[in-house]
Amino acid sequence: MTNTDRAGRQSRVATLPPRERILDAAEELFAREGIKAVGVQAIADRAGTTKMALYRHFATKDALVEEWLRIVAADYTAAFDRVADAHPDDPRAQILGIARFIADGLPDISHRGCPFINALAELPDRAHPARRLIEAHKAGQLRRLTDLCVRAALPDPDEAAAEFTFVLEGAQVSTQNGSVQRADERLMRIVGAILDRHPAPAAARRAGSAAARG
Amino acid sequence: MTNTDRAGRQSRVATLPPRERILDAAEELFAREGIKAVGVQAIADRAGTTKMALYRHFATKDALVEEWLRIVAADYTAAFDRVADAHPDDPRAQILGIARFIADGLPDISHRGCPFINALAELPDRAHPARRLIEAHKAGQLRRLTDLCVRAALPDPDEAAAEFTFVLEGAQVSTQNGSVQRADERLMRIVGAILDRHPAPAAARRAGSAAARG
DNA sequence: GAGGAGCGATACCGATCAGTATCTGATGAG
DNA sequence: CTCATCAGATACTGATCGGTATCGCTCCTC
Repeated sequence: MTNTDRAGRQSRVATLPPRERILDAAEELFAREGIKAVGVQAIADRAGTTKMALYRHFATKDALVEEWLRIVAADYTAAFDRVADAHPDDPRAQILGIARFIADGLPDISHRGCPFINALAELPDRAHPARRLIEAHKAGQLRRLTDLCVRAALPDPDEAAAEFTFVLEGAQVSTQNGSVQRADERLMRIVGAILDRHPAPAAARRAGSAAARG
Repeated sequence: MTNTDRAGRQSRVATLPPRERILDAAEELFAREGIKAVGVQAIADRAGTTKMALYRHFATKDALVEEWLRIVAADYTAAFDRVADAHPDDPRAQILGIARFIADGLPDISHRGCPFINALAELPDRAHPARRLIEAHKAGQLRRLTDLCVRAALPDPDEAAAEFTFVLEGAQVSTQNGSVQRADERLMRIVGAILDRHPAPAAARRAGSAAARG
């Protein structure tokens, strides 16, 4: 069987080096079952290796969790960077692009929500490195959104960024618990409506209207 | 030491019957540490009783989890009922009252989020009774919000209810991960802005403007 | 061809988990 | 007074947890 690794290459699982196979297996199992519900033995089994090999690359299970979350966070950041590169001078299109990225992920999420939200539920210790990592990532995302709102000339950028954050997070939660159907379409319409509620000055609007739904 | 049980009575812990003490202890520990992280022995210890007494009242740990979530859901429903009773003929005030209830809970939530969101992260099995309970509760909340949006004469009640749901859930998530400061004030302003964006016809507006921030 | 690092396999450690068995004491109803 | 019921305490089961020790084997390098 073939599958696709994090870099997007097609490859047989068995041909990847053990460390990568372990991270892929951890990604799959942590996301699907939860952190505490998955034992290191199960990760090693799914990676086609052994517990000993796992502990040769990661000092503890916590270290593996942290590395997994670091990769997920980097994936998100990279995706947002790609959106930024696609619309360098159009902050509104970037906001819509970020929303589109989240919306496109919702059907796959189905009943398993955002990995960060789920991980935080299992990491009550505020000093835990993995938790610090998530909090830093979320803070960075909010900063990015706030900056985009400033550049989009929204009258209250902090407020708008908070609203975007709430809506994006809430869409994932509501998809996970199954209460809102077709959350992806709703999310896009809602984000669009929030932007429309704060019309930009004419100068900013000239660039920001067309390239939205890339 | 005294504390307040779920019915709001002041009482010494030791004077409550064991079943109530167990539920109170479970509520506290599950909410603070997570479901999987808390053992039945710890619950029994905190309740001032023993594991055997716990198993006399609950068949399994899962049954205790389910009962705990049932109580939390009932508490939320009761709070929303109280809001409805306070503004029987003012759906907009009810929506703001629900938002106020959530907003007022945010400071207490601090770094531990909504119990339902956290529980879902630890219950990946869609057939799990506790999960069904949460999904039914969330579906009921959305129905209630949709009904309020209809009665508030919002032009697209389904869309507005979805947006309220997203914003309410997102505010809790963002409070948990610490990215948004003063989320309670932001939440109230945002919900107000959503209502203002969809002005009701004059007939509905007459009743719905004053009693908002009860 | 020799040597060393990385790998797979197996067996093990102490701790903790959910759940059970058994015994004793208190309480409350008849 | 008696008896049944519930509560507390202790000890136990079998399974699983994270983490470790030890063994060959393979493969790459010099």
